Amino acid sequence: MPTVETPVESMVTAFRERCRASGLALTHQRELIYRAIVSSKHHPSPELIFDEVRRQTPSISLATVYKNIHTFLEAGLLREVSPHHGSLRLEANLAEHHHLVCTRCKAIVDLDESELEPIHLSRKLRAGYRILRYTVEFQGLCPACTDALKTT
Amino acid sequence: MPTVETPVESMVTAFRERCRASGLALTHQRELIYRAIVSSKHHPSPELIFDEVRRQTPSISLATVYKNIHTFLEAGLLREVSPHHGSLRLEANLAEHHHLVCTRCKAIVDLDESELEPIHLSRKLRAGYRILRYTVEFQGLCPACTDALKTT
DNA sequence: TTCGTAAAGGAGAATCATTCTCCAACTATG
DNA sequence: CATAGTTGGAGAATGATTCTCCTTTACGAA
Repeated sequence: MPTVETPVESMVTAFRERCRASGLALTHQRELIYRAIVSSKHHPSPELIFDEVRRQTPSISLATVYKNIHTFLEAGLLREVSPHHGSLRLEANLAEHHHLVCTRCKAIVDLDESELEPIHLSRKLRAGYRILRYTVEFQGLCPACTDALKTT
Repeated sequence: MPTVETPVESMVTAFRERCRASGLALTHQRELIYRAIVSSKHHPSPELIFDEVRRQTPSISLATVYKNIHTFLEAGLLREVSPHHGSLRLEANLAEHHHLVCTRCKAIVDLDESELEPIHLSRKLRAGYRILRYTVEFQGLCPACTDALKTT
C-alpha cells in the first residue's frame, strides 16, 4: 500500500517530471541541488546550497550549482527572492513608497504611497518580530521592455 | 530677496545640517556623492554614482564613493533599495507569499498570502507597465536579533 | 589666520560572488 | 552497449566591494 509522500518528496517528484517535460537531463547533481533548496526553510544562497549538497557528493563543483540554479530559474522551477540583487541600488527618498521593478532591464521606478491602498495584516504577525516598515515590490515590464518584447 | 530652493537644493541643505549634527565632516566629495544620488531619477548603483561624480571631480576614488555610501546608510541619509542584495537568494515556493527580512541578520522568513489582506491599487498604474506579480517586503528584526539588541 | 589632530580621501591590492573555458563524464536513446 | 548531445569538474577570469596604507583635508582651539 502506497505511503503518503512528504511535501519535499512530492516537490521532487514534480521536479523530475518538469525536467523531463523541459528536456533537461535528470542528473544526480540536479536532484541534489533542487532537493537542498526545497528542504531549506530559509532562502539559501548558492554558497549555502553548495555546502549542503557537498555533504552528499563531495566532488560537486560550485560552478555546477550556479549553472543549475540558472537553469532552474529559466525553467520556472525556482524563484529569486530579490528582484535586483546584483549590485547595491540606492535612493535618497526616505518617504514611504513602493517600487516597480522591470524584470528585463532592471529599471526601478518609484510608486508613491498614495497610489496604493494601505495594507492590512489580517492576523497578528508572528510573535517576537519587530516590523519597522514595508515596501511593495511590483515585478513586471517597463514600457520600453514591453515594446521590445512585442517586436521580437 | 531669497530664491525658492529647488527640491534638490533643499535636500542638500538638509544633508549639510544632518552631517553637522552627526559629526560628519562636510567634504567636497560627500556633497557631490549625495547630490548625485538625490538628483538621479533612478536608483543608482555605486558605479553609476562614481561615473557621475567623476565628471565634476575626476580625481575621486571609487573607494570613496563606497565608503560614503555606507556612512550615509548608517546615518539614515540614504536607503538601500533591496534589503538583501549581496548574494542571490532562492526559493522553491512558487505560491504567492511575502517576506519578512531581518535587517540585522538578513534572515528571510515567509509570510503566507493569507496572512495579509489583498492589496488594491487606488489608481490605475502608469500606462505601459505590465505588472506580473508583487511581493511585500517587511523589514524589521527577527526574534533572535530583537533579543540581541536588548541585551547589548 | 594658523595649527594640530582626527577624519577623510586616493591608489591599488585583496577578497568575495559569479561566470567562463575547456575537457572529461554522464544521460537518454536506439 | 554505442553514440550524440548534455552536463559536470577544475580552475582561471571577471565584476563588485572592501581593505590597506599613506597623504590630504576639515575644523575647533589658540
